[in-house]
Amino acid sequence: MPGSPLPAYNPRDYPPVAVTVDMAVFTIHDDTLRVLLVERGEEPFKGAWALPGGFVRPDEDLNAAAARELREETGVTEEDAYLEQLRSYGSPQRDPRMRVITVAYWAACPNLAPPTGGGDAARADLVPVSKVEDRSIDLAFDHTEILGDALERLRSKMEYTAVGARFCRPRFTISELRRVYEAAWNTTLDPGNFQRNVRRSSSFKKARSGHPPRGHRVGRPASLWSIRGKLSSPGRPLATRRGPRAKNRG
Amino acid sequence: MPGSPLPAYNPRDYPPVAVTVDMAVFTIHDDTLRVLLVERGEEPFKGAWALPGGFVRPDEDLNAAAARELREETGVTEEDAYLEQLRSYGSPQRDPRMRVITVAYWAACPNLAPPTGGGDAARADLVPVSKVEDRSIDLAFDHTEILGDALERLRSKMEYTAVGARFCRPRFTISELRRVYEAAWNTTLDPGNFQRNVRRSSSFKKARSGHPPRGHRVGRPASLWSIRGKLSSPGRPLATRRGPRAKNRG
DNA sequence: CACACTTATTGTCACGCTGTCAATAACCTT
DNA sequence: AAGGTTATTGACAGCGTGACAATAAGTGTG
Repeated sequence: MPGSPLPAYNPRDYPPVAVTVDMAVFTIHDDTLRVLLVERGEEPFKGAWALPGGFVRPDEDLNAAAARELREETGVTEEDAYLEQLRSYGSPQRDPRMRVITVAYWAACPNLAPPTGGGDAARADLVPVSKVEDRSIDLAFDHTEILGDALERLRSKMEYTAVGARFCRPRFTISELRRVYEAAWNTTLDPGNFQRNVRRSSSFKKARSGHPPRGHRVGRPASLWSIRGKLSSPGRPLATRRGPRAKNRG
Repeated sequence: MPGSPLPAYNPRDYPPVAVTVDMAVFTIHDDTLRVLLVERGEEPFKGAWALPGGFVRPDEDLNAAAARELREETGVTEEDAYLEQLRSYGSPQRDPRMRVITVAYWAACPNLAPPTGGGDAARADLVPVSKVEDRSIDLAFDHTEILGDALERLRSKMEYTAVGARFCRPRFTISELRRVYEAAWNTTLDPGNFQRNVRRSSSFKKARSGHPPRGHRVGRPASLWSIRGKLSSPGRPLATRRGPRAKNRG
């Protein structure tokens, strides 16, 4: 029973609130799950790593703001990557300057190239998520928490959707996809079982041209696959998440 | 590569933005999944049903705002209900008056009493979600979409967590829990299999006093159960979501 | 009190899915 | 052509699940 009527929609009645979008952009590089981080150039947290982000523009949809950020930071368009809202963070103290509520997004990008920060003021890099998870790196603001949540969501979503394939190019081999899972879950999966599950899944289809990638070097050449339709659930998980990376073979 | 430096954190540089919290408060009443709706008393959408919600206060955490709303609307404290952030909605046009970004939450409440709107200006009611799902009722703003997302999350989360039990009182029978699932998923579940799954799950424990509820009337009295710990995953789903309500018995 | 009826619990059983591990296939290097 | 490596396909045992039957424990009735 709300005792008082709703306040009038006059923004001046409320302290300034800024709304931003922060992004956890993931990619697989060197068989390692990495996240794009930028180095802060000013206080607070000057010099610390942070998730890329920015203000939501006046007439911009939240998703559009996230897509724009993704494009600005990586050059990757919304078409090429998987983009999803994570959740919002609004602790009153999360930014010491003023009240900032951020809508967090995460993205899965195919083999992103390391930024090799030219000479820009803002340095950026693809950092292995393990560096943040093991606390080797502390992120600015509450970004460590955000990244943790994003990781949990990514890993969880890989269990019951085909989102893992979004880390691969449009055509990929089953082994490439398996290595994505192994990197993201930091584990080892049985090639045979994984193959069986991908085959059975309705989310993937064998590409016409069974041509192998390119100079793949060694071993029997694999056939190429692609995602069927959008991002439907594979019905059954491609693999079940296990404990940390298993032992070596032998 | 962001070409321009970040704008200064001066809120006056940006058009007014309001941040609100909207809630989808679910409960089971008459073996039916219902959501708490309020009737709007003013334009826009005057007279239409809407999700309860309100402004986030200056120094209030998002979760705190949601918990406060829940308490104000239902009298239910955060202790007695399950409360979770859903996601944020910020289409520039979602509120005709000004830019309003809302952080949506959803809650699972034990047998909430129908508001029986006394004589208050603001009418409230527990409406079967089916009324909204089948478009018998159109909600104000983008609340139909929000409710749809909340429903999807609730139903999905019931598959792999014990959140369904939050619709029951602290002590509940397995049948009561099963009826929660049946109402939420609009389906029929096999009592034997459901019983087996609850027993095997580590998320539940049999209550000391095997005393049956109260005048339960007919049939063999059931033993009481409660949630073990917080909301851990039951390991395996208590049941798998099927198509719509199955046929009657016989 | 025995009987009929209803809900709770416990068992049975066949089948599909999963993990383990072995066998074959197809290329590359030497 | 042999040996090494990765891709694919098979073979099997064990487990979990869904379908259903059987038993337990109250309530209400002649």
